[in-house]
Amino acid sequence: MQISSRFTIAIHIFACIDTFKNDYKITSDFLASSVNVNPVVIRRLLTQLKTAGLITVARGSGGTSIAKPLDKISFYDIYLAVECVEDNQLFHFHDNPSTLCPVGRNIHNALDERLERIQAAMEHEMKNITVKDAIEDTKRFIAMENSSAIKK
Amino acid sequence: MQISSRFTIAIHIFACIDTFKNDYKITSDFLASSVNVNPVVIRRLLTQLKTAGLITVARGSGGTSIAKPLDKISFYDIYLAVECVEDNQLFHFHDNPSTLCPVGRNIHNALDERLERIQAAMEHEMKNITVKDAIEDTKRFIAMENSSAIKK
DNA sequence: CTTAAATGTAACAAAGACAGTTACAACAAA
DNA sequence: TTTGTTGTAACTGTCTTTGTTACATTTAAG
Repeated sequence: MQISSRFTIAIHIFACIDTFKNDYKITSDFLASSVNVNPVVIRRLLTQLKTAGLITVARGSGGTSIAKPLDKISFYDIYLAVECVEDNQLFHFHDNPSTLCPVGRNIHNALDERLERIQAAMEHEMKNITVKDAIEDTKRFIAMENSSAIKK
Repeated sequence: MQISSRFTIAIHIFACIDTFKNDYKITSDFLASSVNVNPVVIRRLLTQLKTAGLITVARGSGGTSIAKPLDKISFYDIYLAVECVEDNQLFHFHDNPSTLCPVGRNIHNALDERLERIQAAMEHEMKNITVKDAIEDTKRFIAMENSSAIKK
């Protein structure tokens, strides 16, 4: 069980929009080519990101743009937007422990605080990384690629 | 997408073994009654925990016991044992970004370090919680239950 | 040595998430 | 009015998870 690729695809999308916004109209087909998935998969994702207020999408004429400053969009915002976990509960607790057993009756309450702390640690880290960071990292890798091409 | 209930069930199992080890033989049927799932689900889990060296299971005669000191078994040990994520990669990266696109070519490398840091934050927290903690929490809740029953 | 009770495991089913795909109505700009 | 695009429904295949039945294997005890 892993966190859906929607999450990494969404970050990929932000990087693409920012990188190509001046040279291309950013359509779902354009993004689909870079990500290498079906355009409908992209459109479904764009709908989620739009609902979360992170991007704007032009109906009809087409084209997507980022709705907020890059350093105001955290990985956590994206993670929430694309609904990686149900009910915002990272851990799936087994549903019906026996109420006849003292352990069964109490295990859920007993564990909750610990599990929340683990989840919070992950989310805290996600909140501290922004789309700006991701795009800068990507540009740095692209630059390295170019400079090594020049050397050759 | 959530972390499999195998994880919380495994912790439940440890709590049961420790709580009832002096009074009952801990069979898969016994555990299945407390967790309220099919005994085969328990046996599959016990096999994983045994493989990881966390418990011992007596073939034939039956009965399970914990193989290490309670404070030497961390939530992370259990998480690894029950294989909650594939390849130890919490994030599912989309498989084939376009190599024709500079962003597509570099996004994976550019993101990896950030994603690893998020995953590490979660795992770090998991390593700091032990079965001993969980069992103590559970016993505290059981004790509260008893004392409020007495009051009544 | 037989029996009873467990475990280990295969096999299959049901349900749900994920991702791929086709199709098309709705929309907006040229 | 045409063209290109988005939004979305519908259906599919695959995979994971969990539930379940069945049974061979193993061990201890009588």
